[in-house]
Amino acid sequence: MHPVTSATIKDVARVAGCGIATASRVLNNSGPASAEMRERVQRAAHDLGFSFNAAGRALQSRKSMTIGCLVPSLANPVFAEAVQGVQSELLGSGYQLLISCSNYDDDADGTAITTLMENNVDGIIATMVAPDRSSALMQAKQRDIPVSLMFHDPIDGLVTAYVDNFVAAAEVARRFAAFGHKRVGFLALRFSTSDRSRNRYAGFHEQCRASGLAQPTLIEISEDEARHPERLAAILINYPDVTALFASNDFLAIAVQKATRHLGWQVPQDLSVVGFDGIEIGRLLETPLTTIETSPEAMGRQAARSLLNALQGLGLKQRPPLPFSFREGETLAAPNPKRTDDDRVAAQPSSVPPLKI
Amino acid sequence: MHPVTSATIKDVARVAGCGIATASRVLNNSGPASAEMRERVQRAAHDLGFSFNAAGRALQSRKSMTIGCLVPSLANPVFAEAVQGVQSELLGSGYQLLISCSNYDDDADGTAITTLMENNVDGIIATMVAPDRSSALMQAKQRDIPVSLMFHDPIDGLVTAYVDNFVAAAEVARRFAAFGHKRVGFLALRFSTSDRSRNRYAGFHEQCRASGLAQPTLIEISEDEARHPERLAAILINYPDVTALFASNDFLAIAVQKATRHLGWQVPQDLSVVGFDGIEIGRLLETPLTTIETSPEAMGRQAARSLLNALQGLGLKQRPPLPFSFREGETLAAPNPKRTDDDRVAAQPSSVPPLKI
DNA sequence: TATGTGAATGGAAACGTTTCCAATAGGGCT
DNA sequence: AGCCCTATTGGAAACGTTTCCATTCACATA
Repeated sequence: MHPVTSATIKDVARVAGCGIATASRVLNNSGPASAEMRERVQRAAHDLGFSFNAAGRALQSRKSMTIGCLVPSLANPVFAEAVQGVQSELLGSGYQLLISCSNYDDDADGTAITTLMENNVDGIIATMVAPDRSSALMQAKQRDIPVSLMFHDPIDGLVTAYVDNFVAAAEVARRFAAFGHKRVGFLALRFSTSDRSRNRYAGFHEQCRASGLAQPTLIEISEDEARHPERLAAILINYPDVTALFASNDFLAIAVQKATRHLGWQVPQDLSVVGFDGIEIGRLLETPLTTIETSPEAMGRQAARSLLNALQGLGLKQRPPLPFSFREGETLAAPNPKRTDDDRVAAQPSSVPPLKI
Repeated sequence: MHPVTSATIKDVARVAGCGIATASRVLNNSGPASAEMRERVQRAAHDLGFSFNAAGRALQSRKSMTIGCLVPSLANPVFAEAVQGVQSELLGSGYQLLISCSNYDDDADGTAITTLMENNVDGIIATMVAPDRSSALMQAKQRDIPVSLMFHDPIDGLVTAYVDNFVAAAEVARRFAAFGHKRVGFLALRFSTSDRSRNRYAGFHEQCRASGLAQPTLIEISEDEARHPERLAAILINYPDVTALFASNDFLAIAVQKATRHLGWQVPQDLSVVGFDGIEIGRLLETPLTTIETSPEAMGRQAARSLLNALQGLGLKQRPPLPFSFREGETLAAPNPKRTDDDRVAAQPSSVPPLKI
């Protein structure tokens, strides 16, 4: 029925017996046309199975109707969900989504942004290692390509959809303090390449201070260590006096739970663990994960919405941070005085007197 | 430094003092040019910060250097990982990835494919509700746009990257039989819209027969039921004689574990559970999930590779199914004779005599 | 010297669209 | 009848490329 090679607007004009300009006007509803002409053009377009050629359009109108999206990785469900959010917000807007992944690599970030720009994307949504010092991103701004970030805390001149990592992390410290923990730790992956992780630590650190806790121990591990519970266990055993651990994401928190089993520790009796993100699976664990619950999907949606507004000429506006909530699981409890005593005394002299409860 | 609006090849030619054709030849390495001319053009291009305009290229060459990818959802990590695989395989090939999600909707599948074609994608990678009867996909084939599927078992005329769901599921039945299970069940989500799920059931069913098990009970649940353990528990309680459950994916299997806790059952003592997919988190559970381990990432890679080959004119060839492995977790064990006896006798008369072990 | 060869080069068409602008026609006015 | 105004309409340029083809030129050959 339909031809192998699709019809062009020229074909439509020919069949409708009119000029190309007229056909274009009718098909785009972008100018005057008599009712009869409308009818003829519509009919011809339908009969020919006409559809616009995006390349021709893009070339002429200097709009590709395409939005570029750069995330570190789709293997991380947090980012995958965010992209899903972007995608669903874009649905019906006429914009298509061009995807790129950096694998947490700073250089890859730059080339990806450049590639997106070469593809004439009309806007960019990104989560990067260091958006603040990305020259490629600067160039995008210079060319008036609107940019909307996800997950990043606000950075000068860049709009972002985010949760307030500092405040959220502070909440965790507050909870730790409320349960009577004295020595707590922060477990991080990719600390150097994630401003989120750093901001969480900052908020956590600050509130520990404010709540009278000892300065939290920063434990940074490699991806490999995160994946092998026995290796993670070998690390955790070096911090026997830490009674509560704040993991910079839920995966890490779950890995910690696994690792503690190698050590014969119980969560939360011997070690409290709190995660960040609020991934669904955390609820289904035998010991449901206590965590900061966020909605990556909502971040994606907000970033997309901001961008769409900007593309409609409404300006690019920073919105307030998205809400988070403290999800009460079962991995946070008061410290076990016994273990704390024994281990701490055995392991090292401490400035904090042993708890007597 | 760089101009707000980027330089065109015309500018390069002007600065280099040559014709557009020559500049194009040099920049593309697509024709003769003297060493001196090469130098001049390269230099001009560099000085101007020139980069090709994808739209102009696409229009002229009728190649968009873009590949369309359609998956049901990125919120499902299995698909997200597959897309990640596609993405990484495409990296460096010069092709960009245009993404679309259908949310498991048949109609959305069709319009998504059509939209991708309107965007002149050079190839399509897809996982759909029903690729075999998608007229949009037919059209793509007619227009000689290569199509490569993911996850689907082979369908006439369509190349796919997959694991043999039938064989893999049969392996589960074999294991169930080896442990002495007699009455087993298959738990499915979206059975009607997933050929994968159906093929798994078919293989499971067939091997149950071959191994002398009773015909497996098919339990189909809604997404909502999957998400609420208590609701899932209410369903499971209706099948007291089932001692082993094969869940059509890992999430479901984990949800079942959660649900059994509501019922006071122990996994695997009171109920064995086996999943499908082999998601990472399954290993980290307190009771590690027994499952069929697959690599969605590898599927994505293979699908992308096949497509790239086709785009290089090497033809689109069906490759053998990707390997899977049976991951021994701790959620599969011999049935508990006590519970089995009591429940079965109490619940209903059975053609299978009570076990005496 | 005339001729043929090959390499290097540039002009111009074409890809499919939008849009500026001019042309046409119909209708109401003086 | 002559004229202006408005609503339709179509021609053609432009967007940035690639590529066909013709031109030019240097050089070797007869």
